[in-house]
Amino acid sequence: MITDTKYVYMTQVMKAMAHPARLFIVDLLNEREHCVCELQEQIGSDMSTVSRHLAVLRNAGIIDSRKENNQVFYRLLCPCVLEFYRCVADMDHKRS
Amino acid sequence: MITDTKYVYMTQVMKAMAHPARLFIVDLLNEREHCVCELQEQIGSDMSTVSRHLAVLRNAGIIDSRKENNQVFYRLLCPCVLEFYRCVADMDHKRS
DNA sequence: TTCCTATTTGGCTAAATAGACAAATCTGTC
DNA sequence: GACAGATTTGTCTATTTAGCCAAATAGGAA
Repeated sequence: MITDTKYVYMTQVMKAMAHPARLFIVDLLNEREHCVCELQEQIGSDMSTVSRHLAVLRNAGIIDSRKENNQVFYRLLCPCVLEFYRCVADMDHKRS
Repeated sequence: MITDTKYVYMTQVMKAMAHPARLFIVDLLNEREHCVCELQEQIGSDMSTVSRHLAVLRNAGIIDSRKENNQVFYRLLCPCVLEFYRCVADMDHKRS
């Protein structure tokens, strides 16, 4: 059924990834961990907006953070989400 | 960059999957093709709502449809999206 | 043609999401 | 303790999404 825990959490993860900036963040964090200011520079939107994107990804359990001095570093918890990128890239190629 | 075609299409696919009813539909279509009325019976919401969910998935290139008499049958185009289910299930297990 | 069943679409309202600015918080430095 | 840099959170507005009802469309049967 739709209310299965399975679908509830899955939906949260999908929603968390369903934004170009957040997909970009996941890509960047796959290389190595980054602080918020580095991500903000790459993305180009307001720092507060980037922080909110990071909170969405963290709440979904996709990334985690640690503090070092006055900076916060984020890292990717589950690189497996990137497998989905390949699947979608294939889908894109097949489209007319 | 965020505006890359890669991220634009990926976002569309993620958004399309980011709903429990639509994840359920993808699961059902992975077994075999189904007509709208069968899906509506499983999901339990209004027929028009189910039809809209199907349109979202089709626009994203995830499913396709064919007509047979006065029924419309939907099928899953890319079973690879289901690989993501496993990844998320693992993530769920690791959560505290 | 008329009727019936299956599906889609128009139109509306409620809810969720995105993004910006300002204010608050946190940490190390002076 | 006051100050500066990095990050988060409060608040507001605009946009998007979900879901329902009713109406429209498409095929087949009478």
